[in-house]
Amino acid sequence: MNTQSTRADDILRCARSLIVRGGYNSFSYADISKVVGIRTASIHHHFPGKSDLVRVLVAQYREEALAGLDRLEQSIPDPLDQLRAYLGYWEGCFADMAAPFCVCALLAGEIPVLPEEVAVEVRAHFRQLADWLTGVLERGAAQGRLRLSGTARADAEMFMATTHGAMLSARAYGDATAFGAITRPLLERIAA
Amino acid sequence: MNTQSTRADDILRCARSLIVRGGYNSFSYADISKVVGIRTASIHHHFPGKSDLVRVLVAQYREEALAGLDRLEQSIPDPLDQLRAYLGYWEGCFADMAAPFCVCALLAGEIPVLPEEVAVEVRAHFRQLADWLTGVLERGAAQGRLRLSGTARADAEMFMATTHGAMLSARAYGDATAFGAITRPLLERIAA
DNA sequence: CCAAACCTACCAACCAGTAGGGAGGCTGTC
DNA sequence: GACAGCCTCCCTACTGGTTGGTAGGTTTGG
Repeated sequence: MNTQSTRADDILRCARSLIVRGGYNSFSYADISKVVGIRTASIHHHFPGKSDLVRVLVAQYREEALAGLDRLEQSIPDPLDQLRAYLGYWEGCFADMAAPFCVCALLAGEIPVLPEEVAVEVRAHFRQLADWLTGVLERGAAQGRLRLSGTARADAEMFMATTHGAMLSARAYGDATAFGAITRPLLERIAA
Repeated sequence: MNTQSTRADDILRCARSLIVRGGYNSFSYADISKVVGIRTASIHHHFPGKSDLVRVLVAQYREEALAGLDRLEQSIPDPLDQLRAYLGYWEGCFADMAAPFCVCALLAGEIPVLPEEVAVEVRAHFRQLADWLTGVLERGAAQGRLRLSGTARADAEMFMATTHGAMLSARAYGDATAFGAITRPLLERIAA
């Protein structure tokens, strides 16, 4: 583990909080410069180009997400509770106003104008999350804890889509509680 | 009906096709200029500022959507078929590669960086669509054609969220058929 | 003649990115 | 232990291109 070079991490953290507000084209090196306290030219030293910065940012986000899901899976035995915890995590993000949006869900909408290398990472996140959800649903169904309406894969894709759509609705309504209001029935419906 | 001034309409149509690709900050007056064949300065004559242009664009989109939903409601008697037709419309958009995304769904993600006047229109679209869906679900439930799992409003919000999320997934996967694959089970589940 | 529509010619601000240099730390060699 | 060389990090200064927007004049059609 390298705990050094907080600078690159500062830049990444700052860029993430900026990108979460409005996507790839909504922030500039100057914005990062102001917050982190570094010149724009120095950012290029850490990340040659903007596409590199965002690619690393998304890759790191993906790693964190995977680690979080794994941790969640190991600390919570019941599949239904796992889904509950997953949605609860996001509900907490909206409540805190911390980072009330999935980086990849936001970037997915902008894919046609995204650098290919970034789009690849976004795509990978969608697959990764859908895979995880599919696994949870399969196990839940096998244990008789969850009642699927189609294949585990199909239900997982729908679960993910509803979650992402609920984020959009929460933003559109300007109501942080909307996310929970939309996703909670999702759990009730799927519970056996 | 004013059929005059195709120029302002040209600009709006062009801006819409551009905004659908990557949102508010992904296009410029120069982009419109190249396509429409007009100087950037002339665009300001029709729309004083970019926020005006996009506000009118979204307002017009909203009108068209409302008209489309009304037309759909009058030509198709069965509520389930109405939902099917609504999803079918978007499935067609993805297949044609015409405008494979809801303008407002895309802009909703960017709300924190959107001019307030635009955000208001986006919010209004979400309410409008949710209202329409709520009406359809209510009627479907009353006729015994649809089986709701919560209130009509709650189911409508979830239906809308899933639809928007399916658009994101289709983009992320780079697979136009994904939208249909995700939303089709939505209908089967709700059918009585 | 008037007004809408469109033009050329600007503008200041901003964009990502480059060139080149200086400060400080680490390492190898005598 | 001293010194040279190098590497990382960050700086100032600058570039060419783009951004949304303005001023003011010209064309065009009723």
